[in-house]
Amino acid sequence: MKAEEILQKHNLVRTSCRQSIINTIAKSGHAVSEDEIKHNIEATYDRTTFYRSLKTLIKKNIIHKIVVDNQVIKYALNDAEVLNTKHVHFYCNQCKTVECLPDVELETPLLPAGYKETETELVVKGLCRKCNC
Amino acid sequence: MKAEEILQKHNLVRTSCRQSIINTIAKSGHAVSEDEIKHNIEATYDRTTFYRSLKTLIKKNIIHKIVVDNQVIKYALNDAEVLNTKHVHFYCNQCKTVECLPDVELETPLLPAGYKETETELVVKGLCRKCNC
DNA sequence: TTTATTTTTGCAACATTGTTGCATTTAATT
DNA sequence: AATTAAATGCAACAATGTTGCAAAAATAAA
Repeated sequence: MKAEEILQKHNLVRTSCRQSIINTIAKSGHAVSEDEIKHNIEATYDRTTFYRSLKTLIKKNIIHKIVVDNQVIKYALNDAEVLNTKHVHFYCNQCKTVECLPDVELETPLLPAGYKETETELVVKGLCRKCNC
Repeated sequence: MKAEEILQKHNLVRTSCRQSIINTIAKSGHAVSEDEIKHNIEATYDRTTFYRSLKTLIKKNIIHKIVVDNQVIKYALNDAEVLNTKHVHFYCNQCKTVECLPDVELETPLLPAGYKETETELVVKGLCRKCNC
């Protein structure tokens, strides 16, 4: 889905900043840091605008935040198909990238009595295909 | 295991700040924010000392950081028994707490060819026992 | 297309969060 | 108790994130 369509679907004004953020994350195929997004965008936006855009996209459940390696915060796209369902991320301990693994099946573990599950996010850590050679 | 023992095991000087942080997280039984830790500690430490303590504990794999609700960063204890193995967290959408669910069994999904798994962290989101009434 | 309305932008100023160097203090070692 | 090694607190700084408000841009209406 194109960035424009995603924004339209969530009743958001299609600004270039929001579109650039979405496109950058989508293009990379994995979770990206704030700096990676900024460097990938040709235009420069005011810090305020940039943060407000991220916040809006998060609030509308278009992207989400994760902490990688106990240090860096990265942003990943909530793929519409995956959103609100089971979700698998792979974090490579060597090259420090986070990828989505949509083809991987995830079984929800049996929860203790009284708990009700709505979403599941799994992070598997290890070595990615590139680094495991 | 007592805070002192944990520190000793990792060859860290047993300072009161480090012990207080570990004890606060351990006592709560779930992931806690920076503020929750500070409020729970009787003594007040300089911001520098506090951050340096957190950093040290993270570097030594005694605690780790997670992002909750796309906004708050919380710290959780790496229970020695669970460390480096499969790991389940439950995040309650209502009361916003994160609990460890050590009794829950987790099956690692089948990864695509080339990937090698070392650790797995699963976050299940939904309603906890208290809020699901 | 032009006008009116709503939302976003950029700036400035501020608040919060996190870091570094260095002298002093505390903990561990002998 | 004396020596050594590490942690503390302070000050100063750097990075990250927020708010109010006037100007600009995007959408809706005429």
